[in-house]
Parts: sequence; C-alpha cells; structure tokens
Amino acid sequence: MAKEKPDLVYGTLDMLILKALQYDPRHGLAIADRIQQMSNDILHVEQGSLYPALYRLEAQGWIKAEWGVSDNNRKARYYKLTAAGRKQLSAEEEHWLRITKGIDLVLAGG
Amino acid sequence: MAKEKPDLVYGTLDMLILKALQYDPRHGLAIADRIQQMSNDILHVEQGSLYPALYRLEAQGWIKAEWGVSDNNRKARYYKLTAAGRKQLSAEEEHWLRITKGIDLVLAGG
DNA sequence: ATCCTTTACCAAGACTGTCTAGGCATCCAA
DNA sequence: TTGGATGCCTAGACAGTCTTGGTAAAGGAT
Repeated sequence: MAKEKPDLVYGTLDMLILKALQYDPRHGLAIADRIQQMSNDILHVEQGSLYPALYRLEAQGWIKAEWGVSDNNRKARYYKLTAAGRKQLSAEEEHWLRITKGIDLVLAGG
Repeated sequence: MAKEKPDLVYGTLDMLILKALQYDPRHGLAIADRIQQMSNDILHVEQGSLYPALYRLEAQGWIKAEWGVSDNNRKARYYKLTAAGRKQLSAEEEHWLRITKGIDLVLAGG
C-alpha cells in the first residue's frame, strides 16, 4: 500500500497554532482540538507534532505559557499569544497566501 | 536576522513537477524554469531539490526519463508523464485542495 | 479501596523533503 | 583559450512531522 500523506502541510502548524490562540488562551490539547474543529475535521494534529511546535513558538517568544487547570479539572499548560506572536501570525498568513497563490497559478495550468 | 521560509511548500514539489510535465516532456532545468514562470516568479525550485524529486518520481513510475538534446544543443534528460503519473497528479491535486481548504477554514477564523 | 478510562503533558528516534554547497562536462563566444 | 552559460549530479546538514512510548492525576465503576 502507498504511504498516506500527512494530515498537515509541512510548515503550517506554527501558523495554525498561532491562529487557534488568536482570541483566547488555550492549553495544548485544546489547541489541537480547536484546529481540527475549525477545519471541519480536515486537519488533525498529532501530539508528537503539537508539543515540539509549542516549544518552538515559546522559544521564539510568540506565545507564553502558564500552568492552570482545564475545564476537566486537570493540570494544563495554557498558552497565549504575545504581541510578537500576533505580528508573526500576520506575517505567516501573508506568506501562506503568497505561496499558495503561486501554487494555484501552476495548477491552473499557466 | 530571522531565517527565511523556503521558496516552496514542503511536500508540493512532486505535484508541481508532474503538473509542469502535464502537456509536454521537458528536461530538468526546463521543469524548474516552467514552475517558476507559471507561478509568476513566486516559486523557485533549487537544483538540489529538483533532482532528488525527479528520481523519486521516476522510481515511483510516475515519470519516465530519456536522454535527448536541449534547445541550446546540450545533452539533457527529458522526462515525461506516465499514465500512473497522470493519476498521481490528479490525486495530489485533490489532496492539496482538500488540505488547503482545511487551512483556509482555520485562517477564516472558525 | 481498587481498577480503568480519560485527560493532559512529554520525549526519543525515525523519516522525509528541502537547502546549501559543492562538482563535472559541454557548447559557444570573445 | 578562456570564461560564461547550460545541464546534470551528489553529499551532508537541517527542519518539521510522525510513531511509539511514557508519566500523572481525575473521576467513575466495581
């Protein structure tokens, strides 16, 4: 059997996470759930991709973490966007639009 | 300085190459040129990405290679789509549309 | 009380695809 | 005869995702 393509487009997870945090802070699994739900179940975020991405983003200063308690009364690490994160999000959206436009032009057949 | 994003969306090169070969056989550099041109200079394909991709595609049986002579009278390896390659192209386009729709839904803000 | 399931976080290593940075051969013009 | 342009090619670094494993705590069921 052929190997399946990943559930994500490589390199877009950071943008998706920032977007999921745009309006409210959330904890890790809630971010993954939110992305899946916002995408109408098209996208699926594996935990093994999620947590490394969260560290990346935090290390870049785009999100900030804080321990809290989830709706289910469990210890959870809440992330929220920083000002730099908002800037980054808008830069990534712009980049995404630009590149996908390029790809769409190619697919449209020149 | 921040690191620049790549000129391509990781994982889309195979699709772009297949698309560039959809109507005519071409040699390697001409494929890269064609993608760049079709995308209005938005996308740029490095040789170090191009050739490995061509081997991949040939190994999968999606393209077939043959030595020839370029317009500039140079030895060049011409690639053309196979029947399986056409199928693959359409599968990849479908997958691309699906995933980008998911991403666009997320970006639209849920 | 004890177990089981669910929630939540985390890590190690494999894998894949792109990029950087080289190199070789040939053609043609200066 | 030298140098630029064309065309193919490779090795190794690198980044991001996936697979697979784990821990801990809450809450319900037995």
